[in-house]
Amino acid sequence: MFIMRARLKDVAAKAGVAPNTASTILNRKPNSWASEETRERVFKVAEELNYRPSRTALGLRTGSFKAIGLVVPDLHNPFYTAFSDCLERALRKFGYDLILEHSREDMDYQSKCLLSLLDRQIDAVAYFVNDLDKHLDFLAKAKEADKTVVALTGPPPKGAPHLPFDSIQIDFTSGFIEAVDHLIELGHQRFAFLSALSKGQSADGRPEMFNQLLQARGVTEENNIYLTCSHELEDMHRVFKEYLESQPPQRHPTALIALNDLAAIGAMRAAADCGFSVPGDISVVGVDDIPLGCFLPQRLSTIRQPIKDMAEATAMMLLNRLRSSSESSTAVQSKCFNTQFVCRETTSAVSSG
Amino acid sequence: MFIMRARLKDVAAKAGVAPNTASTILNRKPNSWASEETRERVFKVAEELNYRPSRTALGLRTGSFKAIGLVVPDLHNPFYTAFSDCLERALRKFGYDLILEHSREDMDYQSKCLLSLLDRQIDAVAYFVNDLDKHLDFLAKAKEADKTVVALTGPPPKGAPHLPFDSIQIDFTSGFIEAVDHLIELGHQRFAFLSALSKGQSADGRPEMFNQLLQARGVTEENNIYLTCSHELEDMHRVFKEYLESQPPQRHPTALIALNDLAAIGAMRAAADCGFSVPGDISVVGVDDIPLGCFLPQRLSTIRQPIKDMAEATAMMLLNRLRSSSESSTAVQSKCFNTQFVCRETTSAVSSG
DNA sequence: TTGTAAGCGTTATCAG
DNA sequence: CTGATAACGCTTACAA
Repeated sequence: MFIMRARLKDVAAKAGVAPNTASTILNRKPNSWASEETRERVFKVAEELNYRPSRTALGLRTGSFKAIGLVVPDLHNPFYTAFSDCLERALRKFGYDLILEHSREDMDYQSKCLLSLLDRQIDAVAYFVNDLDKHLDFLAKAKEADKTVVALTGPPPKGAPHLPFDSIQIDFTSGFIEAVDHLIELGHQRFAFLSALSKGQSADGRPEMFNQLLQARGVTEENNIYLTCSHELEDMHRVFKEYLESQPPQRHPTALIALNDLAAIGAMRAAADCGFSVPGDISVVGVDDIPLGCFLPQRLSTIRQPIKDMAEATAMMLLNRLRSSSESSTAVQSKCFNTQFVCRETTSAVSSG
Repeated sequence: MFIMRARLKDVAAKAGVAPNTASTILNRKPNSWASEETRERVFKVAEELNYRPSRTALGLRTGSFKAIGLVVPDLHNPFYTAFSDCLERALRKFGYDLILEHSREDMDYQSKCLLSLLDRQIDAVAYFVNDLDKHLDFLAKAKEADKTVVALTGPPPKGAPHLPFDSIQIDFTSGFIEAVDHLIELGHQRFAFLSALSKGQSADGRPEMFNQLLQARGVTEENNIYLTCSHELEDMHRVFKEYLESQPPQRHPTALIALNDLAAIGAMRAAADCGFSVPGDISVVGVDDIPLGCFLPQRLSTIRQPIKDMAEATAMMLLNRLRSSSESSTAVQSKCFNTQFVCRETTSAVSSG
């Protein structure tokens, strides 16, 4: 014998009113001029029956499901969990749930995730875009479906058209410049970059950007190594280790910039495996500034993303759009954040020699 | 002008059939004897219109939302994200989505999470129970609401009644015994335990259990230190550091068992801050075996939980129940997993002295 | 073979 | 002040 979830109908019946009456009362509608006695009765019955409205039915009826989806590229990366956590906190304050989809750093799978979210009829989507070209198309679909979309992405390349949707942008240039300047000052002349790419993701303009940055500071192209790996810690470790093992000492970088903190961790272990000390032999800089970074044996020097600010800005942008949905101030919004180099314990002067 | 999501009605209209006809055709119902021509037309139109059924409406109608909720105690702990990831993979194969709620290691908030999940009308819930007494009540509510529930928990204490719901149990005793035996063999005589507790969680019988374990091996109570902290990395670090700083050398443990790998990481940093080397001065053992453990400068010795197996067993138990929902073989199911000590690089013989 | 009508749990509109 | 009735998008008897 199942005790079913109490429905509005049940509450109404037990309280001796019609369902709609119960509805108006429970929702504290101003035009509910029900007698004080009736109100009380309805509330009491609702309480007794443990009544909770069905979000599903509610959503179907009102068109809003009070839910916002986030497509998380990598649930195993603390950066994303930190972001999700902040976003969820911010949204919950306004009565919205956050629904996560984990796309596992697979570009193809990401579109599945988006569809899945849309099928569940959420109100809006926040989306980490790591490959503009590939993502534009299906993000457009979300808009067609009349969903609010906020993209989390780098700023559009100079000269490129503006993004067709709202976005929270994060500009890494300042952070990279600070980090590189810092390393150069410490005497480093051989650099490596370790970039984790999603399945199906193209390297974009990154190698060129790093090259430009370094050449402007007198580092020749042959002293600028660009390595790519997947988002598996294991792969990050393997790629850097194999590089170190495969190259003669003069090709070993003295400074490594890993494109996320997790990659920095994997690379540091690789360095250790090859008998190098950090930062003695190799200085390492990560990107993200995940909390974990400060609890490693060497506190990780990194390029910080303002995670909390970004998440809160995302929430606000989303919420504002939802609020003024129909008036639809069609102007595309964007807000840009900067990154910042944080010097800790994994960077030091290049050993004299 | 909004391009709305295409509804079944739209497809039917454009294909010149009634909605139900379209429904039967699209769902490939055997009793659809529609003409081949009609079928084709309907499929083509659905394609053109990018038709996707609304899970919400579907759920309301059929009673199944093809979604399963998981209440995650700590999204920042890689153990839980690894578990979630495995669970999601397993469920997705059967067409179920996994919906995460993050309870932030707050016992009170956990019940909110459960309600939130129930409001969204998922089909079933998987739930990490870390404090039996407190969780029993509101898990019972889920059952009242006719939801399938699987609890992830330790085995019930001897003599305690069986759990009133299905459960995946994880028994830490074997792992702890192996770890302690190993440490004793290495000559350790002063132990510390670092236990992360949720807000509102009681320590349960853990200190007693450790005491018993150690006393049976000739370690006196005064050489068995039990420390508690929150689930914040920062707090894990702080608690162990403050302990080390506050005690005279003879009270310093030579072996630490942290009750999860993250706590081990925080504690190792604390040890380093106080000038101790790991494992030279202090051997450290974690619990969980998160992937990250193998990429630290010292590969973390740990008590492994079979994460993937547990997640898959959870999925299967859930799915079986859903399948045979109404016949309801009322017998409570449970499956128990064991833990295992994995010796890596953070444990070594106690330094002679 | 196809169409009509009812219902899942809500809320909104409009009479009583 | 309260109560039918319709609608949200879908499936499923059942009738044509």
